[in-house]
Amino acid sequence: MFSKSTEYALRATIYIAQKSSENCKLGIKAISDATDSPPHFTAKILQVLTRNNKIISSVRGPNGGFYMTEEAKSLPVRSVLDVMEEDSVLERCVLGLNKCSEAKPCPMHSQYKLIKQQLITLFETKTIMDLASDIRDGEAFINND
Amino acid sequence: MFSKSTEYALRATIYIAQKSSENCKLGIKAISDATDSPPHFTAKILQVLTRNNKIISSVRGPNGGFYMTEEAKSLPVRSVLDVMEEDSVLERCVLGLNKCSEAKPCPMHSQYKLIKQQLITLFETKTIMDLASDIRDGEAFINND
DNA sequence: ATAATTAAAGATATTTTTATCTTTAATTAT
DNA sequence: ATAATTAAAGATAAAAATATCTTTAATTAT
Repeated sequence: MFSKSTEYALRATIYIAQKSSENCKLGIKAISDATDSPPHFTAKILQVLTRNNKIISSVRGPNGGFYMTEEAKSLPVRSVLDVMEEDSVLERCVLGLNKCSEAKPCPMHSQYKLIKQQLITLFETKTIMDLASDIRDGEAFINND
Repeated sequence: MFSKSTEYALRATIYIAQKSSENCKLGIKAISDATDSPPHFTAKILQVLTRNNKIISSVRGPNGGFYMTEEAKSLPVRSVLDVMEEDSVLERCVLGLNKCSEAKPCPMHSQYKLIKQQLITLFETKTIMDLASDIRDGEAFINND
């Protein structure tokens, strides 16, 4: 469904939301280990998510690292997709037709739009915090050591 | 949602289902034009869909081209995804976690699986013919000249 | 002030996907 | 038989996605 970049972005964001706070920051190594993601690539992705502190915040230097504010944690999951420029997955025609629209629907349009709408609703109503706090012992997420 | 290869595959298949028959075959040019797809790349994709005549059939030489049998037209749309090896999109974890499962769900698992199930049902119950015969004048599909 | 720590930024490499081009093989019509 | 037509197969190219490495800049603790 999503690119690896976006999968890593979602996983890192959920992990940071779960484990960090303004006075408890996480290093790139801890994040990439916990989310089973390549560290350097994850670092690149976090650079994007950190732009303007919209979703993730960071500080450099000793005791620095990545963290999220409570305000950011309450953002919808969709905001991660938006920053990763992959929100188009939620909007595009299944058959990839640019001209597909309500007026000129492709043959999958009417059925697919019902499903797409549920995806949009899911990503827009669930907050990052919702997901982070859903994590229980034994869940696939995360490498809890 | 799907790769371009799969989008082209779906579009070509639907078009061939709609326009061809055992005694009316379509050339690669006609297909790629109608479906807004790059001709050479589409040819490569049709080679795959034609293997073993599972979905699409072809004959070479004058008056040759691509066509589908009525039997093939009644296959579920999912069979195209299977041949394109993109059925995994319908099965994978949204967050890309291999270990995500019913027993060890990721934080999106329970909500996402409901949507995924609808996608699977859609692609398994709709036949290629269903889509082809859905096409009406003015629909985005196809370049009807 | 200095050294240590950490993320940011930039450069490079690898892999995968997408796309095109050329040659070959099959079929048909003449 | 021969030439024309068409898809199959193979080779190559270009672009995008994924991944890593190196250098720089900011921050903190000493």
